[in-house]
Amino acid sequence: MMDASDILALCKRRGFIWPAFEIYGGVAGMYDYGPLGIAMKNNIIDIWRKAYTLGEGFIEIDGPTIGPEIVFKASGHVDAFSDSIVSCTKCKESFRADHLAKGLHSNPDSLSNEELSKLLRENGVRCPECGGDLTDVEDFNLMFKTTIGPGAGRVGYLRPETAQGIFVDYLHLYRFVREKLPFGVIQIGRGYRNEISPRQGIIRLREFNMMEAELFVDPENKSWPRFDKIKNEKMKLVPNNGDEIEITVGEAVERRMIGNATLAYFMYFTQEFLKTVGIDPNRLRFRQHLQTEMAHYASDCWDAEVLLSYGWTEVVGIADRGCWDLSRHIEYSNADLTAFKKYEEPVEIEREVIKPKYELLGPKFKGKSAKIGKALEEIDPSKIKNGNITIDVDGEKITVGSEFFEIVRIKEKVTGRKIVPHVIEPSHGLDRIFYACLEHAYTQKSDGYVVLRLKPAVAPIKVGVFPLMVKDGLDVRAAEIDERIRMSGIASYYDDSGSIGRRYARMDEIGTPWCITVDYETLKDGTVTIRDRDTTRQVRIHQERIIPTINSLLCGTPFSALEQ
RNA sequence: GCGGCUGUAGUCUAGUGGUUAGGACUGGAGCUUCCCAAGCUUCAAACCCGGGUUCGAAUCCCGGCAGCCGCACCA
Repeated sequence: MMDASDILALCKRRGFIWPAFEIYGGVAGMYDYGPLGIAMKNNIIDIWRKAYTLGEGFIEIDGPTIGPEIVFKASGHVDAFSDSIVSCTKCKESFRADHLAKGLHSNPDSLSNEELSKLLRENGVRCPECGGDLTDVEDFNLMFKTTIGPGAGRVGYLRPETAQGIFVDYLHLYRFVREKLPFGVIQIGRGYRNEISPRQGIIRLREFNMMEAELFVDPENKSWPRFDKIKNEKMKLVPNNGDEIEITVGEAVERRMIGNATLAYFMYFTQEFLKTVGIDPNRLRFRQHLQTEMAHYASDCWDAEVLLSYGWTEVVGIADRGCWDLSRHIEYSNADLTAFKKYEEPVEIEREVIKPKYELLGPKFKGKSAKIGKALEEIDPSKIKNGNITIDVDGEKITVGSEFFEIVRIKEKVTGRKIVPHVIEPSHGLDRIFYACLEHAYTQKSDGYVVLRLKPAVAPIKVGVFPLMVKDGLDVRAAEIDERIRMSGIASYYDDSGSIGRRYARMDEIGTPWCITVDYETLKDGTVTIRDRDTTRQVRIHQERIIPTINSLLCGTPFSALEQ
């Protein structure tokens, strides 16, 4: 049977992916996309982008891959991505320092490395494996750190996900969509994680490609307009409290297996996308994260997993991030990252407010009077004690007597309120999807003959063009046809080397769905043969029909339709 | 990061201290060939990197890098 090394060997030999920096020995977790790989990756991106932007009305942005430290403090990555580690001086095992400190301190996470080291030492904590001495506590952060600007500069990090670039642009985005929920934003790009031990080809990379979508929804109404259209479709689910079941999208929401309709809708949407690019539906499922497994920001999370030779592998994570990200960025930036939710009817309310008498405050408090007045306006009248009120101005407590203000009743029309939208995030590991497409397309006959049954839409080359013989002008004719196909926008490849069978084999191995051969009949009547990769059947068509025929096949017309 | 195993053309492999480092497949050029990895001629192409031992290292030793497996970690 096929295993991952067959696929990786094919990828390397035929130019899908290559280990990066190979002449210098390579770097673990880093790969180059070769000519075929990049073409195929771009095809996958195209399909995904169109599904989200044209299909669901999402908007797309593209932000920097490096961000200042504050962004990742706010996002929680500086803390949550960083583990305090100790290792044993004897057996070299590594342990999470905060785990070892459990029970010794009410909140070990809050301690510095020095404090943790001291705590462990004073309590005589030794290696749980062999009882050896432990090293001092060290930080291990999975983010790549850098400096922005010259000299000491500003601390920056390479982004571990593209999502934060969307959250920090929320103000622009909310205005762009004309201040309506729900709305969705996508970003496609690189992310960086300094993995401890990258393995398994391109499954775990240190620099990787992501396609992320962030949906901003009303926390009180997490529905999606087109949910009803798909609620009777099925998905394979592995909930965190039970066994795998196949269930309709609607029922999964009704039974509260999936937290809300938007999450469920995009799980289904993801399933359909993965099928479109060639993932085998029988090797696809959604697995719910365990509570302990959830990221620091997530409240519910389902992974789309595909079965690879490595086992079940996450390719898409669909998380309900709640209000975590926007709330944190509000806290750290003081920006107003909210949505205004209008009431059905404006509400009129009456309330009492303090109205400062500025004409008296001025002479008494001089320069401070403006600030005192402002503070009085903001305070609730119930705080008045014995006619006096005490306020805090620049850290100074000032007591103001009742002669300096009056209490007035005002009527206010409130048309709505500000809410922090919740975020639902389908986050795609592009490299993993790319690899899964290859593995699920890979077939090998008993004699070792390899056919990559890639979906035509993702295949890097759509048509091979060959002359049957390299003489009598067949080659010239074939080269002309090849050029015309390419000029029409379809990737084709001219090949006149070796026997015709060898040329078909070359195309089969890289997943080219169709081959066109110019033979002696072409010279007589202008027809060529077109061959189907998966069936090896051939049909004669007139050369003038080549481009419309290929286009129609690319749109999904079955090859057998040409045989009538 | 720890432990085990491994590293020879693009790929698979022969080579146990002295070889022009051998073969097969692939690839290029040409011949042949009227549709599925055919044949012939010919060409190109390798000892992972760095130290050490030795008169001499692909071969023995050490370190690094990379791969595989296991452990640990995993948003």
